[in-house]
Amino acid sequence: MQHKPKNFNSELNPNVSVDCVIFGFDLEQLTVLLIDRGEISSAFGPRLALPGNLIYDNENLDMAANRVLDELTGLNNIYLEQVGAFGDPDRILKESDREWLKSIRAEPEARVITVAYYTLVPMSHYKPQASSFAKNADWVPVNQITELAFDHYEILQAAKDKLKQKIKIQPIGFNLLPQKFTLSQLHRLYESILDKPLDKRNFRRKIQKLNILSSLREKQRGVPHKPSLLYEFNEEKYQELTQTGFDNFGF
Amino acid sequence: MQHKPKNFNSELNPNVSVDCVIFGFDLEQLTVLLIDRGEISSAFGPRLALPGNLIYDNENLDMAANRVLDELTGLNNIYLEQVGAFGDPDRILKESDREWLKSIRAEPEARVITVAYYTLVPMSHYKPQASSFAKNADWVPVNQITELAFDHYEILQAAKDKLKQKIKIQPIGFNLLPQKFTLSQLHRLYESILDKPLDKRNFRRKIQKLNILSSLREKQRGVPHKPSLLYEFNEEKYQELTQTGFDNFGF
DNA sequence: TTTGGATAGTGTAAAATTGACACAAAGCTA
DNA sequence: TAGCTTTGTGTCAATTTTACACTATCCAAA
Repeated sequence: MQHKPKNFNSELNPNVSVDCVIFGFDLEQLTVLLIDRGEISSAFGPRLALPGNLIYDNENLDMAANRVLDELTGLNNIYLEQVGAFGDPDRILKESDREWLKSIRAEPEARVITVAYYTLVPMSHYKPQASSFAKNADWVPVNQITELAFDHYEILQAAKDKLKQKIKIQPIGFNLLPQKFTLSQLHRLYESILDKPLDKRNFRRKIQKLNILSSLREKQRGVPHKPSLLYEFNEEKYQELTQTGFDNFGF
Repeated sequence: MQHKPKNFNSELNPNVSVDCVIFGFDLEQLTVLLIDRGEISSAFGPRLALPGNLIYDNENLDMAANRVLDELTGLNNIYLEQVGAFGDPDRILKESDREWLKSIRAEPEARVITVAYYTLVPMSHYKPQASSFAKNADWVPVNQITELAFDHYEILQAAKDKLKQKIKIQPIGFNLLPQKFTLSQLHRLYESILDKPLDKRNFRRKIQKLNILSSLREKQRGVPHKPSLLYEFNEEKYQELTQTGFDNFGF
């Protein structure tokens, strides 16, 4: 649904935008929430783009990123990390891109620097639904993406790299899973983020040894095979772990 | 020496600046090149600041950072990495800061977002010299710094963290050393970046096993103790190593 | 009710890596 | 030449990593 910016009565800054790489995980592969800019824009360039917007003059960058996320999905309190700033003067060179920008009120002649963020959302928390006034958004598996509008493909790659590095250091993957999950789902998540196969038994041993999971006395239901035990991420145990200076998951 | 911006005839962008954390290593500890803003600015805030400047509308961010570095030190072709964008609306809130900004032509009312970079320079390549028109710059050991102008202290911390993470993954430390260096110097460099002691023998073993150093048939001269063998970083061997997918130095 | 299909869950042994630790060698200076 | 300072070196135990295969459990279809 469409949200009005809250508590901002100041001006849009025509020079700085934020773009969000919104990662999800469909229990099989890593996905990204992309905006379809429609037929008009596709004449000269890719239809799909990262959600983003200009920032207001009195909001900080993290707030702006959260606002973009909220406006698109209604979600807040979401794991969010900055990727970096992207600012080639010709990053919005293409005519089709400029036309589209015009339609959302930026001055197409101005040079725009964008600050990219990535966020991790449990995919079940947001099901895109077509709507006349909402932007047309959809989850797309990351390794099916070969091009995006503007410099967004480059931004996506940078975000993937950041995520890959980060997950070696902090167990942020849980932000992409439902609260209750199986070890196999976690396993597939790590494989798709790290983009390499991990031995099943070694993975399970390593995760279990960290002792940051709570095993529930509950099994999967309705699966056509041996049902898996369900687990929860245990925030308290993780805090204990980090207190000891631990910062390497060794993947 | 003072440089004129090269090949830029376009306008300064009043909304976006770059700041550089220029790291050096005095063979004992990690240092940063800071600008002394002088007595006037110190009335209400710290004198010392990171070198930085507004960007031109037609240069990209990396170019702008290189330009700042070049203008201050005359150096180019230097290892450079983006830290991220910093953009709290109140980051230049202090009156003294705004006065100073006015003097370098920014509109003090405008909201400025800064993109921070860190660079690694061999300290021997740049000796600051006081000069009437050059900015007054000096190397300061990082762990003696307790405050900086604007939000520069926060930026410095972020840069240190980035560097710490990066050096666990890539052997970028060599950019801080003279071409010929001893294993003890490399050892101290890693200790000061990682901010923890490393066992001497274990460190040497680990580095040697990587096989990315060329041992020179040359010893230190003029030291009042047993002279050390000198080594060079071997770029080719490092390339071989990374080709195998290696991305973890395990510190 | 039985069978087949699918995934869950488990252990071990060899190899590699890490961590802890102490002393002789080499050059300079006084 | 005696003393100071830093270099350079090896081993052993503990831990971690890697490679690898079969049984258990559930559902569905016959």
